[in-house]
Parts: sequence; structure tokens; C-alpha cells
Amino acid sequence: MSSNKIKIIFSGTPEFAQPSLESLAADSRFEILGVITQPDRPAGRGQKIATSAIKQSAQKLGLTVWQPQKIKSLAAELKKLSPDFLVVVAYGQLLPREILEIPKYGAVNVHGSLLPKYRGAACIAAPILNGDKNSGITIMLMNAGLDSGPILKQTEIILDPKETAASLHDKLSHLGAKDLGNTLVSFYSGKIKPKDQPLEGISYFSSLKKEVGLLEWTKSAEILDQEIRAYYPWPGSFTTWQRRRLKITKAEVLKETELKNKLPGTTLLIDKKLVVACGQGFLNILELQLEGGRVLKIEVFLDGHPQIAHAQLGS
RNA sequence: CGCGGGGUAGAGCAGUUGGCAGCUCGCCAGGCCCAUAACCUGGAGGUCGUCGGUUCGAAUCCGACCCCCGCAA
Repeated sequence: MSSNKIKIIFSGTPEFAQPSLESLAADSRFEILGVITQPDRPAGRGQKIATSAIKQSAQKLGLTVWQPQKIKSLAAELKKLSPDFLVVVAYGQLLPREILEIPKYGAVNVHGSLLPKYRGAACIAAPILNGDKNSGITIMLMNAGLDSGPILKQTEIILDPKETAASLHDKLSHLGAKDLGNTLVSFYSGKIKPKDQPLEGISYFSSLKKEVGLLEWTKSAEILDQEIRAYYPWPGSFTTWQRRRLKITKAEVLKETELKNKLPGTTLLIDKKLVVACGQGFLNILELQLEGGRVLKIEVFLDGHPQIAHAQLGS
């Protein structure tokens, strides 16, 4: 029926990929032949079987869903569909050459950084952690390497000083979705020439480990602030208080610092603010969550836990 | 059956040898003050998650269920 539409197989897993899938599905220039996503797995509290965000979207859109343990097993089936593009957005597995070679025009990836900077899975946390002023989206052709293929389109955005991984994730996922359709069409019609990534400025940022969320109060307030924003909401930043895990979800560097340096991790109550001494400077805690409890704004937390105003965190 | 913490006033938390239900904040009223988010006085507001059991008597002990959350994935 739609023989003049560009035929796409979509591959992705988490929420980050949803805007891309949904915008392609809503775009009459494309026909989505099916969606590949990670298998349903036990996840979360209680180990209930969870379906990926993309599977949910695909089902809502009435699209065919494949969930292979190994994507190679789909090779023959995909080949028969003779897709023009394989579009990959955060699928979660490396794709073998055998699969990448199936689509007639190539496999296209949406990546959340300005490549070649921040190749790898933690491309959203990386710029915040490094205090960068900008980041962006790269749409590229995939090759056998890790995020190393030729660039089709790149769009930069300026980071907000209070940017968190959550807010940047949201911005980039929509930016990628917005660029994707036109980029595919332009490349399809020969208007874009892929450019090889520069050899200068390559960096890698592989997926975050849980331990990075531990706040080391001997670091400077500025660094800790960047960590808290980069790791929000996952894996989160935490310290300990009265032998319980205390997550810090929101904080800022205390600007007026006529305070004398104290032992890192010491808390003070100043002007109804909860302030923690760091290796250099002070951090003003705005929002936190004690193990077992909800996330609370600091003034509410203090109503029930006034003792935290004179404590030693992380010990 | 992955491990664990928790559901008490609008919010956040105390409260197990079972015996009149408390604290901080907020809210209402009054007072102080040039004034105030500050301070003082008084007040309203609770089926103690739900259902059942034990007991003279249950927030508290027992059982089932619902909901929230941390870890781990």
C-alpha cells in the first residue's frame, strides 16, 4: 500500500527513545515495519516482570514488537522486510555487522552528545559532571565501533546552570526526535553527505556504576553540586546519617561564604538553611530523602528531623 | 515468593513492660510591635492505612490485605 514511504525498523528500549519512535510513527513520510526492544525482565521492587518503555509505546501504536535475546536471531526475518533504515535509539545492546548491513540506506543512531565527545552510555550525565556549557544531539550512521560512525546531523543546546540529568534527558530526547525525520529524508534523497567524526576530541563515558553516587564531602561544593545534578535521578547521590542512607536530590553551592571551613560533612543551620561543609565551600541542601521515606523539601524535613541541623554526614 | 524500612492532625515526625493520643511546622483567633515570615497567648483539626482476632481495655500483641519508600535488579 505505502510503497513510496520510507520503510523503517525501529530499535530502542528506554524512555529516551519514545519521542523518536512516536514522532516517526506520526510522520506520514515513514512506514514503521516493526520495533525491536529488550525482552521483558524481572525488574524493580518485587522483581515483577517489566516491559520496556518502547514496547509500551509500540503496542499503543499497534506496531509489531520483537524482543530477541540476541538480535542476530532476527537477521533473516528483518532481511525479508527489506527496510530502508534501521533507526537505533538507546537499544541497549551492540548491533553486529550482520544486522547493520540489512537496511538499504543504513543504520542510523541518535546519540545524546556532540560526538566525538562522550561516546558511550553515560552521555547525558557527562557534560553536567564536567561543568560543560553545552551539549547536544548527534544523528549518525552506525558502524562496527562504539558511537564512531559518520555524522549526518548535529544540534547543539546550551545547558542551564541548574541542569540535571533528568532535565537534559528530556530536552535531548525531544531534540533528537525533532531532528530525526528530516535528517532521514535528507539523507535518503542524497542531500546530506555523512562526515567522518574528527579524530580530535574523542572521549568515552561508559555507563555509571552505583558507587559513583556516594558523596565524598572532602570534594569541593562545586564538584558535589555537579555530581548531584549529573546523577539525578539515577543512580542518585547519597550520604549516610545515623546509619541510614540519605539521598540528596537537590542542592546548590552556598554563595556567600564568610563561614570558616569546618570538618567536611558537618551540618549547620543558617537562616533556616541546612548547610553542609565540604572540602572547599559549602553546599546548601534543598531537597533530600531518608531511607524508607519520600523526597522532602528541606524545610519540611527539618520539622520532623531537627537533629540533622547539627550532625556529621557520611560517617 | 529477591532483601529491608514505613503508613499516627493539612505537612513532617515521636509514641512497645497494652491504660485519657503528643512534638515541630502550617492553619484560625487575640496580643506585642512603626512593622514582620519574628515573638507571646489561646484555639480548631485524628475512624492511629483497611478488615478480622486476643483482651476489662489495642496506635501498641496476632493474622490477612491495601498503599508508600530504600536496597538489589
